[in-house]
Amino acid sequence: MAVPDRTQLRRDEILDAAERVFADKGYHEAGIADIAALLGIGHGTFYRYFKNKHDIAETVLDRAIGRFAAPALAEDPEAAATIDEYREQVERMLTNMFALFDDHPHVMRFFHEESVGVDAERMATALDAYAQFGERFLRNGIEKGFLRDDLDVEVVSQALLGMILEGTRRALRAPDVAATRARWIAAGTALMFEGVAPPARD
Amino acid sequence: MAVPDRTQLRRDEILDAAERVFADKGYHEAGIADIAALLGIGHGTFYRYFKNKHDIAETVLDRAIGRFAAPALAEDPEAAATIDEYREQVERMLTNMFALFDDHPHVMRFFHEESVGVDAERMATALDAYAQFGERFLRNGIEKGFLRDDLDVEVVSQALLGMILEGTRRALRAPDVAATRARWIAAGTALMFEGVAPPARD
Amino acid sequence: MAVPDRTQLRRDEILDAAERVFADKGYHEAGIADIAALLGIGHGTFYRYFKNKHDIAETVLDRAIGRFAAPALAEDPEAAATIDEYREQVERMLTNMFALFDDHPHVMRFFHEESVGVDAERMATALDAYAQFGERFLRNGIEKGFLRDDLDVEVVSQALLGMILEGTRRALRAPDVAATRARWIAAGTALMFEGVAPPARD
Amino acid sequence: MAVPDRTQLRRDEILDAAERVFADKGYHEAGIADIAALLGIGHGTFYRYFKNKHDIAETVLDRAIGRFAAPALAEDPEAAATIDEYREQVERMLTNMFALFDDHPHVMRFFHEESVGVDAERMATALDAYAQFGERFLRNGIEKGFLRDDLDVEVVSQALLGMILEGTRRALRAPDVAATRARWIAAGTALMFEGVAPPARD
DNA sequence: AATGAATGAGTCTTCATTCAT
DNA sequence: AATGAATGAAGACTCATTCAT
Repeated sequence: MAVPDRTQLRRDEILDAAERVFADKGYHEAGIADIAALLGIGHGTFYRYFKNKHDIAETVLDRAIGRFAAPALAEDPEAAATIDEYREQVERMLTNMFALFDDHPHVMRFFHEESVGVDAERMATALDAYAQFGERFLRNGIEKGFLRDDLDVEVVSQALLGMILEGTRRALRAPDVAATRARWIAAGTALMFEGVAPPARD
Repeated sequence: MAVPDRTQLRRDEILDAAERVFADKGYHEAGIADIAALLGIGHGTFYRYFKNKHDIAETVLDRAIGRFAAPALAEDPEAAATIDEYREQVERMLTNMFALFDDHPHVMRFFHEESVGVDAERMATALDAYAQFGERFLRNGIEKGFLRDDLDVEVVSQALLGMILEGTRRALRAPDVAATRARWIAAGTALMFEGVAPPARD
Repeated sequence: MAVPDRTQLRRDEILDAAERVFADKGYHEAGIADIAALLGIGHGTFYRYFKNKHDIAETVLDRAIGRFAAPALAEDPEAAATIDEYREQVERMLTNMFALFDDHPHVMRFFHEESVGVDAERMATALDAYAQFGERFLRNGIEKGFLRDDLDVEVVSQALLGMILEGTRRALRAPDVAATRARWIAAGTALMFEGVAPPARD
Repeated sequence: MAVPDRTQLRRDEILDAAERVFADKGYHEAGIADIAALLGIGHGTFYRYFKNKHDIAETVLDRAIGRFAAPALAEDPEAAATIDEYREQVERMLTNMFALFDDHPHVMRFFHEESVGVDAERMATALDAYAQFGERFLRNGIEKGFLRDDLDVEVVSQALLGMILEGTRRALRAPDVAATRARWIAAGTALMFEGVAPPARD
C-alpha cells in the first residue's frame, strides 16, 4: 500500500471540503472560493489539484458512488448457502448503507441532491452498475431456491434499488435517522421477500 | 369551463417551451434567451408572463408534480371491493403513469433530472404527498383484507413510491419504452404483492 | 383667453402626475408606467401627449422654473419709491415663494432634487435668469439710494439667490414649514440689508 | 502615517476615475465600463474594490463632502481674537474653497451636479454638518462682539452656506474662475458683514 | 508549491418606446 | 383617441480560470 504523499493528502482535504460545500450550498451555487475559504487556502491553489470545478465535482461524485456501493460490494453475491444467510446478507447491506450517514455525513446529501446536476449520465451508469450487481444476488437466490424462479431479475433488481434510494433519501430528511433506518430495514426486507399480500392460507 | 384567453394561451406556450428547454439543457444551463428563441419571441416578452427564471421553473415543476400525481388521483383509494379490483387499480395507475411519456414527452425528464435542482424542498413535499396518498390505498387494502395487516404502511408506501420513481426513470432512458413499461408493470406488481420469496408450499 | 380643450386638460393631468411621481421616486427611478398607473390610463396613451420621458421631465422642469419665478415676476423691479416699499417687496416675494409649498406640494421637491438630474443646463440658465431679474431690483435700489452704490450687483444678486435656494431647500425638509419660513424671512431680510456686523456706533 | 499599500493605491485610482466619469457623464449615464475603460482595466476588477456602482458613488460623494469641508475644518471657530482676524478667517476659508477647482477639478462638478442624485439624504446631512460648524463661528463672533447679538444663528449660518454653494456653483461654469473667485470673495464678504443697505450716516 | 489580483464571457433583468387593434 | 402586448438595447454583476510573483 503506497504511503499517501503530501500531495495526495492535500487533494483529499480539498475533496472533503468540496463534498461538504457542494452538499450544503449545491453544486451551482457553490464557488471555488467557498471551498478554498473552508480550508483557508488561496483559491488559486485549488487549480493545482483539480482541473476545474466540474472536475472536482465529478471526483466527489465518483467517490460518493463508490461509498454508496461499498456495503454491497463487501458481500459475495454467491456466498449465501441458506435462506437465513441470504436474508442476513440483505439486512447487513442495508444496515451498512444507512451507516454512511454516520461516517460521511455529506455523502448522502450530495448523492441525492447534487449527483444528477453534476453528471446525470455518470449517475445513470452507476445505478446500472448497482442494479447489475444486485442481479447477481437475485440469480444466486433463484439458483439456490430461495427466490421464485419466474422473477424478471433485471427489473426486480432495479425496483429494489429504487426502494433503497428512496429509503436513504428519506433518512436524509428524517429527524431520527436511527428509527427511520430500523423501520426501513424491517419493512423493506419484508416487502422484498413476502410482498404486501397476506400469507397464503390453505 | 372558462375559455382560456389570449394571455393564458401565450403563458402556456412559454411554459411548454420552458419545460422542453429545461429538460433538454438543464435548468442552470438553459437561458431565458433559449426559451424565447424556441418561440421566436423577444426575451423581454418572457418577463411579461413570468417574474423571473426561477418563477417559471417552479411553475414548470408544479405542473410536472401535478401531472405525475394525476394517474393516482384519478383513482379512489377506498373504491376497490375485491382483490382483483384492487390489483387492477394498481396496474391502471402504473399504466397511466407510463403514458405520460407519450402525452408530455419532456415532463418526465424534467421531473427526474431538474426538479431537485429547481426546488429540492418543494419536490420533497410533493413526494411526501404522493406517499401519503399511497398510504390510503394500503390502508384500504388492509381493511378489506387484501393486504397483510402488519404492514408499516408509511414506510411501505414510500418504498413503493421509490420503485415507481425508479421505474419511470428507467423508462426515460430505455430504447423501447413500451417493453420497459410492460415488464415494470408485471414485475413491479408481482414484487409488490408477492415479494421475491417462492410461494409458500403449505 | 382660449378655452382649454380636452387635449390640453389631459396633458395637464399627465403633467401633474409626472411632477408628483418624479418628486416621489426621482426622475430615473420613476417609470412611464408609474405615471400612467397614477392616472389609471394605459401607458401607451402617454406618448400621445409627450414625445418621451425626457420631454415630459423637461416640461415639468419648465413649469417648476416658472412657478419658482412667479413671486418675483409679480413684482415690478422699478416700482418701489421708498425704502419701506422696497423692503416690503422683498418680504412679499419671499412669502409668496414659500407659499409654493402649500399650492404645489411637489414642485419644490422636484425643483431641488430632480431639476439638475433632468437638465443641468436648463436649470443653470434659469438661475441665470433669476439672478438677472434680481439685478434689476438691486439697480433700482441703488438708483433710489436704498442700497449702497458700490455693490457688485451681479454677484450680490447671485449670492442672494443662493440664500433663497437654500432657504426653500431647508423648508422642504423642515418639520414645521411655517416656522421655518418665518425665521428665514426675518433673518434673511436682515442679513441682506444689514449683514451680520453690529450696527455702526459713533 | 501608514504607507498606502498597492490595494489602497489601486482603489484610489478607481475612485479618481469614477469621480471624473461621474462628473463628465452623470451618475446614471456613466457605466462601470466607462470607469474601467478610463483606467484600461477589466470591469471585473472594479468589483474587487467596490461592492457595486452605488457603493463607489457614495465613496466618491463622501470624499467630495470631505474635501468641500476641509477649508472650513482647517480653521478654529473660536480662534479669532480681533475683528480683522475674524474677517481674515472668512476670506481664507472662501479662498481655499475656491482653490478646490485647481486641486480637484472634478470634485465640484460632482458635488453640485451628482451628489443629490447619488444620495440626497447623505448630502442633506452633510449640509447640516456644514451649517452647524458655521454656527460655531457665528457664536464666537457674537461672543467676541464682532457680530450683532440678535442673529438667528442657525438660519444665518444656513443662509451663508447657501451663498457659498451658489458661489462655487457659479465658479464651476464661469469662463474665468480666478476673476469669479475674486469678485465673490469681495462681494460675498461685504454682503455678509455689512449687507446691502448703505452705511449708517451718523 | 502557493497565492490572489486581474480578467471578461455570460446572463439576467429593466423599461422606454412602438404599433397593431 | 386609447390601449397594452411586444420588443431589444443596455448594463450591472458573478465567478471560473489564468498567471505573474
